[in-house]
Amino acid sequence: MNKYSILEVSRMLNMPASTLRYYESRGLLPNLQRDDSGYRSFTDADIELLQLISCLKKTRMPIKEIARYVKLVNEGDETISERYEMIKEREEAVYGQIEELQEALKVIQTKKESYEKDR
Amino acid sequence: MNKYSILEVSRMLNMPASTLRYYESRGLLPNLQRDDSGYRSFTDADIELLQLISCLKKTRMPIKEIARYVKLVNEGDETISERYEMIKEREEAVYGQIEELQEALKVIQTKKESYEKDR
DNA sequence: ATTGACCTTCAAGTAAAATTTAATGCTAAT
DNA sequence: ATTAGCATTAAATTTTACTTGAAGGTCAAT
Repeated sequence: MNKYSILEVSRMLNMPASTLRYYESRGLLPNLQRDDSGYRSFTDADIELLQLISCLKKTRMPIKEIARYVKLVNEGDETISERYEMIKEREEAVYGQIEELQEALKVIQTKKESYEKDR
Repeated sequence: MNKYSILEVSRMLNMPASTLRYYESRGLLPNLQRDDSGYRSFTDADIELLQLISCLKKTRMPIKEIARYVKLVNEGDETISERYEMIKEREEAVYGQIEELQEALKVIQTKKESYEKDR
């Protein structure tokens, strides 16, 4: 299993090391291991989790809610249905955001066309 | 021309009066008139502008940039091409946001399906 | 003339969320 | 031994957008 230092991960994912520490402190990386010196040692699974976190963040999911989801994953199979509900909620939230943006887009495009008309 | 007090507009658009004052202070309502007592007197054109502002805010356009656009509108026809550029930029920005959300949506839906598969 | 609702300005305070920084000190590598 | 990297923790910062409070003017009605 590959191991990465915090600086390596920082560079790989283009996130400040301080952010990675912060994420761990918020419970976003519950399985992050330390080496003999107490240094954080990221695995590929941690990297993947960070990528999922990035994705969820793009949907404006709050850190706290991401932490809740990650915690449930860590608790095992009993939490599957709750996690499934969360995912469905997130899907709905994203649909909502897309729709709102599409509404706004219409208005903007109408404006744009009005500029194009009188030329 | 219809005239509205700040409280009437506040109720019509469901925005706190303090927000309307704040918007004016940021240059979002450059033509807002006052009555003989110094009270703000909103016209239908002001209302329409506020609706456009709401729309632009939904696209996460910063107040400062909205103010810049409104200022240009107020400066007249010489600024048309610059405004047109701004509108096109905003359209692009919205497309970008929608695409980012759709990317995230794919990931979420894949996760959702993985929950649905093993049931 | 008094009351109450509504209005004004301006400075200061708040909110929320997510980092970032600073201080202090251990660890690794050359 | 020096330098670069890592640790923890609390505190400070950032961002953007308001919101609130104080002090006081206006209006319509009583």
